Amino acid sequence: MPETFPTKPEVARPTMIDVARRAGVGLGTVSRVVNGGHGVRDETAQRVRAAIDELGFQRNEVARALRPGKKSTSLALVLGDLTNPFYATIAKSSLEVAGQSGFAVVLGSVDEDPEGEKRAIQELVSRQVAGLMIVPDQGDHAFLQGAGVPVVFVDRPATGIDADIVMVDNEGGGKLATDHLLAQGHERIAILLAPSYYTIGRRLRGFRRAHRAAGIDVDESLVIQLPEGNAEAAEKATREVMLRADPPTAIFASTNFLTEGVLRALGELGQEPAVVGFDDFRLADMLPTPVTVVASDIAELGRSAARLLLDRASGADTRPPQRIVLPCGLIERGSGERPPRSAGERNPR
Amino acid sequence: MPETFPTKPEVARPTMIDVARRAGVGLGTVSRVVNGGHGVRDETAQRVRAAIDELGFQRNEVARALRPGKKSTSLALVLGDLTNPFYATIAKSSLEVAGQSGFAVVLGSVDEDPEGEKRAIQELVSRQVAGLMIVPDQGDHAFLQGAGVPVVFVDRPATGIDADIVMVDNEGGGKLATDHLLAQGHERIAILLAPSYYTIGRRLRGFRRAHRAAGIDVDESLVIQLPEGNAEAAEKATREVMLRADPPTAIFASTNFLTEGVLRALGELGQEPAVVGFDDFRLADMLPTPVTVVASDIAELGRSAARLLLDRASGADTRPPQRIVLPCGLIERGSGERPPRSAGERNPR
DNA sequence: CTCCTGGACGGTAACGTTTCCAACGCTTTA
DNA sequence: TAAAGCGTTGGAAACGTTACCGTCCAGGAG
Repeated sequence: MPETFPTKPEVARPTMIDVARRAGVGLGTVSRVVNGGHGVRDETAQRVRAAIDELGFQRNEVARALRPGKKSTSLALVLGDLTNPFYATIAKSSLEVAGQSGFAVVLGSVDEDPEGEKRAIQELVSRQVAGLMIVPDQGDHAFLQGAGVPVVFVDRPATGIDADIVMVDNEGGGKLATDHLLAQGHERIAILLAPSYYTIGRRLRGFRRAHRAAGIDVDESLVIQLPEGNAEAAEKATREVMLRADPPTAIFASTNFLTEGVLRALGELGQEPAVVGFDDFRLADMLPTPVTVVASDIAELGRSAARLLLDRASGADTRPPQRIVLPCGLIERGSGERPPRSAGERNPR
Repeated sequence: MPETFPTKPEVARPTMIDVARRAGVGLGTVSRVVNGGHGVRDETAQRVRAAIDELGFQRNEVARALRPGKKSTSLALVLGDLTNPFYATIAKSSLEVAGQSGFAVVLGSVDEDPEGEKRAIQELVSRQVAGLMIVPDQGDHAFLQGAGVPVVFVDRPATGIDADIVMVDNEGGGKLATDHLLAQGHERIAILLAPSYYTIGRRLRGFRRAHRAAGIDVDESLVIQLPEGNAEAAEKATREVMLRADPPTAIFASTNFLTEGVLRALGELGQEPAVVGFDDFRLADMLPTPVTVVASDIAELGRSAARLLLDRASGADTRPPQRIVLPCGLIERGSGERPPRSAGERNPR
């Protein structure tokens, strides 16, 4: 016989029935006590509470959620790579808000492809979560329309469904960054774009709008669409664009990872165009040239989403779908305040 | 009457009973088809599957988990600040492994105090999760002993309970870092310690062991216990120790956040002692002086934990509690390879 | 004194699934 | 030909909770 893990006596967890028996009351009474205890005499409630303590009873949330109408006290959160501080911040802050209301947060397994996302969402729905917070990938989300579960989209809207959405002012942020560079006298500004997310398109729109407002034409060869959204792709693209005959004097990186790639390339090249990134990141102020960024309150993004969803789930909020847009601000640290250099004075050493 | 959100017709989700009726079979048959479909004639199974598709039936996981013995297909993960890349990496990687087995991961609300952690864990247990992954705070975890749920501790052991644990070789890592500095000729090495977590104690042990092996006494005034584990505390402590009459020639920062604080202080002071950090972090290679760190495979930490827990939960693994220790490696980037300077040649400019 | 009201409480159905058992039809074996 | 075996199927119990309904008793009104 193989040596087995000495599993504890496997104590069956006590149920309400056990508590009722112990306290010498009926099942309904225990239930009433557990849920606030209205309509129970004080003395009886005492006895019940004593029995609960003695037995170490804990309500079985699964059984509770089975009752019709009763939703579970869990919210679902579907997002991309948790390793990205952006997503991690959303997770943390929404978790905090949910936790304060006694809700747990279920993380769906997050694949990259839209099909995987759909599968993950449906698994979450089958777990009877009270609501869904989704940072949607591309792909249609119409299948959520009749799911009977409130949904809040975070950071970007989804197609095929009209639901609450909490996001940042991407276009405003894009304009803010570009305005800032234009104000320094830059006229050749490159923008690096991660693959076509909604947010990126909006940031580009702000970029164009700023140019238009300043009466400067956008050089379309400086609008650079990357094949991937990671630092490596940005590094490669930056190297290429800076080695052109007519390099830009400033670069606007449309995501935090892209900013990282841009800086890495510039460090190797020894060139110093102005740089502004979208979204702040840790250590941005400690790099050789501290990085100027357009930033928003990402934590508030998560908090708002969770709050809204909780209100929807409880039925307290029956307004038509809301659209919450958080503002962006500029954090000047140095890299975005460099003046343009003419081609002649490139390569300082 | 207030304007109300046009809630969809609130379509009741179809149940197995609906499917059975539609397919003209019994309830049990539908259940059998849904779970692999053994012991059902092919033709019957076809009919059932057709009905499932037509109705868009999805199994109710809550009802499923209610049956005795059946655990839910969710794992719980309890950890600290998701904003810390260390925790975020654990979350991501364990989520991946769990997802591959069709398990969701429930994140407990994570307070800082031990009492909050206990409450969070019990809430998770009441949700009938199949297993718990816990990065334990201080405080006794004996209350988990008889909970009847498998538990895997991550990164550090808990007191009061003998359970599986997956961690990194903290003592080895501490020794590795210190050996490296000693090998450069440093004899006055400061170590910054975050509040007394188990891991930190082990790293200190490695620090001392390295000194002993080298025949060098540890200057106890350079063993600096910080009141908090954040970058600010480390920054302050670094400033103080570097302004002493006899500053260290090297600093070992025992966590990623502390490393950040150390670098921030050094940048302001304009001093350049050697620095080695524990745990790698993003952009460590892009700082003015790239940072040498002792690192381990944090993602593997999460993966191992999830794998182990899934095996325990399925009953496939009945070995006595396991102790998995992952190795640490040194990543040389520059900051840890600076030679010691005598006090006289301090302050280069 | 009787009737009625209302608060406190007990019992039971129901939620949607899994699992067990019985029943049925068919084939194989004695 | 009857019995036994097997694969397939239907039906019902059970999981732990909540919600509803009825009962009981005390106290006030008529």
